[in-house]
Amino acid sequence: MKRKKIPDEAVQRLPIYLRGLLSLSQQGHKNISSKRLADFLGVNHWQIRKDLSYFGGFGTPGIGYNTEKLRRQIRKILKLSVVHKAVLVGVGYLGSAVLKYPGFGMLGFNIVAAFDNDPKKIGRRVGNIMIEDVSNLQALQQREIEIGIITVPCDAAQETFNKLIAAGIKGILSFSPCYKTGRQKVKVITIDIAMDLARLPYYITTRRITKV
Amino acid sequence: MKRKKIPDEAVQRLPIYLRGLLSLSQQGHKNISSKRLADFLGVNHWQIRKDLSYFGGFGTPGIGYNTEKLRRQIRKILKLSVVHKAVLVGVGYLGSAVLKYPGFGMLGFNIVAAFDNDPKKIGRRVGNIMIEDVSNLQALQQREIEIGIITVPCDAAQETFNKLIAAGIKGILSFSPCYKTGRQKVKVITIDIAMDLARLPYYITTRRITKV
DNA sequence: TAATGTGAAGCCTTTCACAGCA
DNA sequence: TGCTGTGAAAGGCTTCACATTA
Repeated sequence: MKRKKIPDEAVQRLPIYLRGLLSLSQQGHKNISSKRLADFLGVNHWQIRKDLSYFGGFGTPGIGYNTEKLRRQIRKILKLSVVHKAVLVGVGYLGSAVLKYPGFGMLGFNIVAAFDNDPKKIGRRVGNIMIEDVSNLQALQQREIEIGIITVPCDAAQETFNKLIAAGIKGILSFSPCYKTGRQKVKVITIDIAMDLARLPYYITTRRITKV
Repeated sequence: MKRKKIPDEAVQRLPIYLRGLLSLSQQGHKNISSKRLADFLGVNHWQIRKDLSYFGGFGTPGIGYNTEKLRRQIRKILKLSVVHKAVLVGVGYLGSAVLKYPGFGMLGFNIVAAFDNDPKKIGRRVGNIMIEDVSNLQALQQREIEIGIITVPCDAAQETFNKLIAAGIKGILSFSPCYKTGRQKVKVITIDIAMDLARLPYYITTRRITKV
């Protein structure tokens, strides 16, 4: 109920604030005002205050916010205070890059398993993780993994999606847009690199070409 | 002027429609209605019509849209009808994955150069591309490259950004959020994988924990 | 004084309903 | 009849101004 009134956009901005707070904290700022954080991140100060106000008042009038305390508060709101176990499916170039992506750990994520359907890859290690056979994905249920990361090609996305749901995954970060979710009670966040790149030329003003 | 009235959100959805049109076209549909495309993509049919109406009427009442024609129209709107040359900076795991990412070509993108600051990588080849020294980035100006892709670590992002601007790049796709744009006339689209993952737990309802 | 938190205004996007056309 | 295109209504987010508090 209460959550329905909180804009998704506000939730989306919280991780950004978290990043700014970390930097400013490392620079030795014990307290910071919304103005200072806003300037640092290149956003508006009233936006920060408004976003935070959806979750409660964390600041002190006249002083600002305690850097460390606010970081803890935001991490708690985003449920990042506990470690989240994740599984990755599709150990191609992108999947490998994600497995090695630094910074997940700091946010409280721990990729504990990786799957692929290529017999040549199964059994190999990437970092600490051994690549398992994707047909054993069902067995995941016992391992209490909440988050799935999909880095398979488009034509395998729907099947992977269905399998992850069946395995009891609660949230999915997908790099493939090629699936339909149905009425599953699963939160899916999609990163579509090609689509993001595809809208870039629209904003580019070309002076050379005057007529097409 | 005219463009100011068109919501960014609508532009953002055009590539999605493009993808749907391609699939349906390959399935042999010569004409499709907004309803059919909407159902295929899992969006609303009036949203599609509204979005397209910002750019003009492309359909025929009673029949729908000519699949191939609409694809061409959208590609033209997004300026994807011409080939765009791109440069990638930062050939780490993620950078390599992006270099090998399939599907850019189909959208009219051609990554023609890659840069890194690691002497061990400079001179090596990834696919058709030889990795060049990032200190030669300035020389890019002669090559008429419009688009830059940033896949460097956070602490090198600002410098890379500045160099790309200096080299005359018009649009940037960045995988690092760690830079400030200033008042440059450059369109920047940021993909922050860690931040997207960071907001996933917020939406996950955990039944196990009843009290924190 | 300095900065937070918030009700309300303003603005933009989404949704709707239907006129108009093939 | 069936579907498009669009003006208008509805809804939601952003911005603002200021009361409030340390």
